[in-house]
Amino acid sequence: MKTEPEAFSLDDLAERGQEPWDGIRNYQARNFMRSMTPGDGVFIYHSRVLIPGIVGVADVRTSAHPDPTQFDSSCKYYDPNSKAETPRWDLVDVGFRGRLTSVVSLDELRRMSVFSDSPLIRKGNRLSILPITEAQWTAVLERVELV
DNA sequence: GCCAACGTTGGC
DNA sequence: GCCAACGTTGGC
Repeated sequence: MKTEPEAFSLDDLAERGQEPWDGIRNYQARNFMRSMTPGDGVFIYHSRVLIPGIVGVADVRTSAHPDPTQFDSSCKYYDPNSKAETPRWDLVDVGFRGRLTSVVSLDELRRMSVFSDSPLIRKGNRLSILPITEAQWTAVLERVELV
């Protein structure tokens, strides 16, 4: 799951312990959240920084449920087209698990064979939530310590 | 249902 | 801060 640390960082997640991952307004990303199960491992990826990459580990704490911000007209995530009876946008709650001792950078991910097919490393990719494979999970955690 | 215009993402 | 890439919107 990607985040711009200026808006919400891994440290913010660590501080709060758990966070509803709201504001996702992309159908593909939403569908990936719908396929998540509590307990699933999550990599937290920092984007729009000097060295973009995976900085920490989290886990899924709830299954997908309607994102309340879509109904809040004062919120930037408000969606006037979403109806309470048929909510358009979902979120999952994400819990902090740990920090990586060093960033596994996008540059590094590009050089790892297990990521060669991942949209994550493709230019112009704008998906903020992407599935990862067991092999990707293992490969990243083999390179760094989780603390 | 096409597609131009627009808005947003995110690496650089 | 720039701008390529891409998803969404809405006129036709």
